[in-house]
Order: sequence, then C-alpha cells, then structure tokens
Amino acid sequence: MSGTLAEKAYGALRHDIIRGTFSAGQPLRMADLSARYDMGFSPLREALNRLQAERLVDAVALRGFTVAPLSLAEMEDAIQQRILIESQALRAAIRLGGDDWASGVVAALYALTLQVARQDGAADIWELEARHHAFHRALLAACGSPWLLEFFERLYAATERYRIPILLARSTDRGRDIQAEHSALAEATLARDGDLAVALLAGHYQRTAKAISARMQDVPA
Amino acid sequence: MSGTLAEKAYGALRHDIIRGTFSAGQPLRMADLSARYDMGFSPLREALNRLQAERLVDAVALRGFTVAPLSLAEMEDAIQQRILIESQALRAAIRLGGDDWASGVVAALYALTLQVARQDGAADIWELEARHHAFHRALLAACGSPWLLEFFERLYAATERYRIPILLARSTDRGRDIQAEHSALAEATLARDGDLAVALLAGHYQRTAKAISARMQDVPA
DNA sequence: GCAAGCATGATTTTCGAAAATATCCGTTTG
DNA sequence: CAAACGGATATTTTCGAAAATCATGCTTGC
Repeated sequence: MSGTLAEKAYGALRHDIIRGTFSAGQPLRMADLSARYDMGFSPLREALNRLQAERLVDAVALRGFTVAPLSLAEMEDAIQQRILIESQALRAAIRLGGDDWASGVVAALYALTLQVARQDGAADIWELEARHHAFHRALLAACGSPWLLEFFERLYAATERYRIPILLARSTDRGRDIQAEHSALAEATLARDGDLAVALLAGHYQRTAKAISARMQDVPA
Repeated sequence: MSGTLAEKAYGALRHDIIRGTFSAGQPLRMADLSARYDMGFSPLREALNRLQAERLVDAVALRGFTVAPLSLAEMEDAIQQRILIESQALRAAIRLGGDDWASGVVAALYALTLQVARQDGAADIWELEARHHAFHRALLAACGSPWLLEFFERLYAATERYRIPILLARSTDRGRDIQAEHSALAEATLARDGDLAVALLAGHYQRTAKAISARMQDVPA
C-alpha cells in the first residue's frame, strides 16, 4: 500500500523545505535527518539528490546538503517566468479544454472560496495553500503540454517558499482582495477570453511579487 | 581533483542515455550498471534519482529504473516549448548582452563552423554536437534568467535524444543548409534585431522537428 | 606573536550484506 | 482447460559499518 522510504523522505523533505520548517541556507545533516525521519542514510540521500535536481537544496561534494537560499532576484525571476509559462499554458487550455476542464476550474475555485471564508485557526493555512495550488493547476490542466505543466510545478514550488511568510503573517495585503482576483481570472478563463485571462494572471502575479518584495525588504532575515 | 562517484555516475549515465548507448525503454538493472561503471549501488541510485527528476529515466517503486521512452508527441512538445523559452531568452540576451556575450557568440559560431567543415571520421559527431550545444547556449547566456537557462538545458537534453539518430545517419537533410541557418541567426542576434532573430530561431527548430518527425515515421523503432 | 603542520573528532560517501518485494514457473484445484 | 496458489529465483531497497574527506584546535618552529 505504501511506497518506498525514499519516496516518503522526498515528500517530507520537500514539504518541510517549502513550508519553511527548515530555514533557507540551513545545513541538512544526515545524522539529524536520519533521527528526524527515522530512517537510514540511503533513502535520505536519494531524496536529497532529487531535491537538488529541483533546485530546492544545494549540494557541495563531501560537504553535504543545504537548503537552497532565498533571494529577491531569484524570486523576481521565478515570478516573471511563471507569467511566461502560465500565460502560454492558459491560452492553450482555453483553446483545448473541454467540459471536464471547465468544471474542474469551477470546482477548484469553489473549494478555494470555501476555505478563504473560513477564518478559523492558523492550522488551516496549509489547507488554504493546497487549494490555491490546486486552483492554479486546474486552470492549466488542459493545456496539453507535459513540459509546460512540469515547469509550472517547478516554479510554483520555488515561489511558494517566498509566499509562506506572508501567509503566516496573515497580512491581508492592504486593500488587495486576492479572492476577487481569482474569481475574475476564472471568469475570463471560462468565457474563453484568452487576452483578458492572461492579463489578469500577469497582474495577479505582479502584485504578488510586489507584496513579497516589500516584505523581504522589511524583514530581511 | 575528482568529485564523488555519484557525480561520475550521473555524468556517465546521462551521457549514455542522451547519446543512445542505452535504448529507450530499456531497463537499467543495478547489477549491470554496477559492473559497467565499476561502483556500488549507492552512487548509482543517487545518479538515477537525479535523472528521474530530469525525466531522462522513469522509475517504478520496487521495479527499478528504465530509460525514458521516446515519442513523437513528446518531441513535438519539447520543440514547441524550446521555441517559447529560447525566444524569450534570446530577446532578453539581445537587450542585456554586452561585448563579452557578443564575442562569445562569435567564438561559438566559429568553433562550430570549423567542426562542420571537418568531414572526417564519424567519431567527431560528438564534438560537433558539443559545439552545437555550446553555440545555442552562447546565444542565450546573457539573458539574465537562471530559470530560463535551466529550462533551456532541460529541453535541449530532451530533444538531443531525438536528434542523435539523424546525426549518426549523416543524412544531410535534402536541401537544408543548417550551418547557414546558424550564421543567419547569429548575424541577426549580433545586429540586435530581436524580431528577426526569434523568427529565424523558430524556423530553425520547426525544420528540425519536421526532420525528426519524418525520420521517426520511417524508422519507427 | 603567528603561520604552518598535524592529530583529533565530526561528517559525508561508499560498500557489502540483509531485508523486502517482485517475477517466473510448475502444480494444484475447480 | 483455465485460473489460482506456492515455492524458488531474481531484483530492488534499506541498513549498518567502513573508508574517505573535511573541520577544528593544538602544537611547533620561526
């Protein structure tokens, strides 16, 4: 029923890095990880190598692994390329998507809206984040290009690391109604208005980049 | 002076997969690899995990690794996304590149031309391929985006697997002067004519896709 | 005083065997 | 006869220890 230990290690490490359990730049020592996840070195090293290929961890020969650092420049690059990749994918999905895709978008937006409305404990921030990811993935699902979808996942993971501090601070971005942006984006998409949808998507991400940038300069570390 | 065994394994396996030493779909058994590369399982598994993250090998839990299969659809997708990624990167490089970048392009084109002129033994096909890769990389080097450059490398590796059979067959593509295409592309780039350069780049790749497609239907296996 | 050399301990990397799981093939059973 | 079962073999996956390398701090020599 369950997969291998290496797969569990990959999932757990990826989660803990993206969600900020391990801080950027922190060294990941084999002995510590072995104790934390209760497994030997072999599955851990396999997971770390996969994460290195995804640029979530850095590795130096004979000096082990560290969590990949965060930088304003990398974040801005990642957001800019997200706009490029996702604009292309969104136009393709609008062109190719059928009813299954359209109803998937509606469902994902609705599930996201439900969670946004629930303003209870901070624990649900992770559920909110999962649904946010699912919504953006649903928009592109019908694009027909495995490569675009993979690049989307890579860039989403890269930028999620930067968004977590904002989510945790619950800073309701003065004046920004993110859920309204999501609704408008979904509406334009379902109306098959590619130009408008892409414009809304780009605006959405540029505002996100601004918010992250502002926060990173406020709280450098 | 040398790195770890895992790094050697990664480089050797990547080379042997891209260059076609291992055929697509072939299972990669640990015992065989251990004998072939003269090392234990640990460094091999690390290399295979990295290659799995790059989609050059497939893995199924407890059933080991196989060389990722080739398909016409994946090739066409990869080429289409290369056009997207590299067009964006080329425009940025034209905008941002300085003298170092420009002379790098000239040097890479010249080195490629020298090798094209040498029509000697088939052994030099690999040198030709290395210089071809270097030329395309040089065009984009100044784009300023690590993410675009990484996607370029990923897609280049993916499409190189499809081009190898054509290179080996030395089929001089009836009527196609590839080196003239490279020269024209470099010329437009150095003249900072983004629109022309991007158009030439797209044409270059679309013709390549056609040639691969034609060959794949001739020689299905 | 201070840099270079050298033990010492910490950490990563690799190996070889053991454990876990899959695959094959002959047998049995309905 | 087909399908399910079971044992033997092949293969992957994981562990624990050994080997290799790095980091630290002390000593030595100038």
